[in-house]
Amino acid sequence: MLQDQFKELSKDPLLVEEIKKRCDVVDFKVGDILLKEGGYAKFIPLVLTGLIKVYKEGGNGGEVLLYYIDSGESCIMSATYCMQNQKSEVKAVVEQPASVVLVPADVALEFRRTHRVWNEFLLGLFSDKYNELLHIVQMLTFENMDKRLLEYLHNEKKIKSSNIIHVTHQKIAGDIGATREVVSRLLKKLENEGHLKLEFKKIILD
Amino acid sequence: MLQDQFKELSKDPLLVEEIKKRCDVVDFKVGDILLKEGGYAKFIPLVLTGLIKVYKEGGNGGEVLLYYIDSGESCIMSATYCMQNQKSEVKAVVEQPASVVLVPADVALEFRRTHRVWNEFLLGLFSDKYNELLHIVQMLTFENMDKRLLEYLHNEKKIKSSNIIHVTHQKIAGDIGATREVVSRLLKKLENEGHLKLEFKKIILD
DNA sequence: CTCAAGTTGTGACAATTGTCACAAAGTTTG
DNA sequence: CAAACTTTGTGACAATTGTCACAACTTGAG
Repeated sequence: MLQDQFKELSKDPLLVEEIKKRCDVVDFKVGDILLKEGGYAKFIPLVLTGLIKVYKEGGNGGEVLLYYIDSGESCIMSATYCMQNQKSEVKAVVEQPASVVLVPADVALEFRRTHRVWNEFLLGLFSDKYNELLHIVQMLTFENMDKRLLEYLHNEKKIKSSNIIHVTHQKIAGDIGATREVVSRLLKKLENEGHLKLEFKKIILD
Repeated sequence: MLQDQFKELSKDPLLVEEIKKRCDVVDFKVGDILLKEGGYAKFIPLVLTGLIKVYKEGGNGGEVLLYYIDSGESCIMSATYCMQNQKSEVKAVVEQPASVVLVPADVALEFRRTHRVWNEFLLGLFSDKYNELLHIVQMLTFENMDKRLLEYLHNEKKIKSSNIIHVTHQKIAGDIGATREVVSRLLKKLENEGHLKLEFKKIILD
């Protein structure tokens, strides 16, 4: 299982063995919070199945989606927070029932000394997630809500592998950092323009 | 010089020796471009003195400041781009005359195998810059221009170690991703509120 | 000193997004 | 089915930011 999902790590079979021996696999259900803002990360999660969403919270109660953690991925913020013993700046929420390998902080630190592949893995992860964040900055700075919304929907379509997205306007608003009314209005506009079809708690893309 | 600015690296004196032996030190002048969007990074820059600014460009010609590279720091994007041989997504411009150690891509890769401290250095760098980017996302999503502007000015004050900032409104607008008129107006407002004093090409903070 | 170039100030107006208020439509529970 | 609840649609208006136009001001070169 682990070696199927994490090809980078499986370059070092001994590392995979170590992980299997020393780390627990835990199942989470929708809505579970792996990491909350201000909390301390005690482990690095390696997601075997399911889907996690990572958010940054704003002062007043809003939040923005930063990135997804799909199967075969991990949470880079957990990684730094737990290895540097810093407070978390982000929130990680289970979006689809997930099975996760929890690598404890001290074990993760030890692996950095003992397994080069582990370092490669972390650096690669950082690089990917950094680029994703960069893209978000670009969208926030230069693009309007309608474009952000459309991109969000296409991301959801891709990550859920379905052109029917089950979600409320309120949830979307929370994910892209807008208000519900604006989302409703823009969705209506996009529907009129033929980009999608709206149903109750459901959005159908082409 | 190198060992004074880069404490993390100097934990491994052999690494410092290697760097000195195998990497050039190059001087850059204001306005020089170390890395441009779409280009390939051929080295990782270690900034000894001076100041670099890193930008993300927008489609239409605008840009946003992502972070500074102060002395003792390095450009994490160069690091990933050059080690993964990817095209650059960012632009790095010299803001103050800089003296920089250029670590060629292949040497940087080799160090990852041979010097654990090098990996620690890269991961630490990533972690720092990731958090800075996270903060930018937060500002872009939840804060208005006036707050962004004020924060920008305080960052400039800090990084330039002077409460007098020599800059045009146009330049500020480019850095925070706004238009010149908005910046002028908000600066006027901030002046009226007593947060700063405006002079020609100059802003004086408390 | 004078002029050209660059910089700043500002009014008027457009576009985008947020806020409030409330109606209409769909769903769930009893 | 009826009531309670959630979700969606929408109008009116405010706040923020962008755009255009142009005047006024510094400054530096010659």
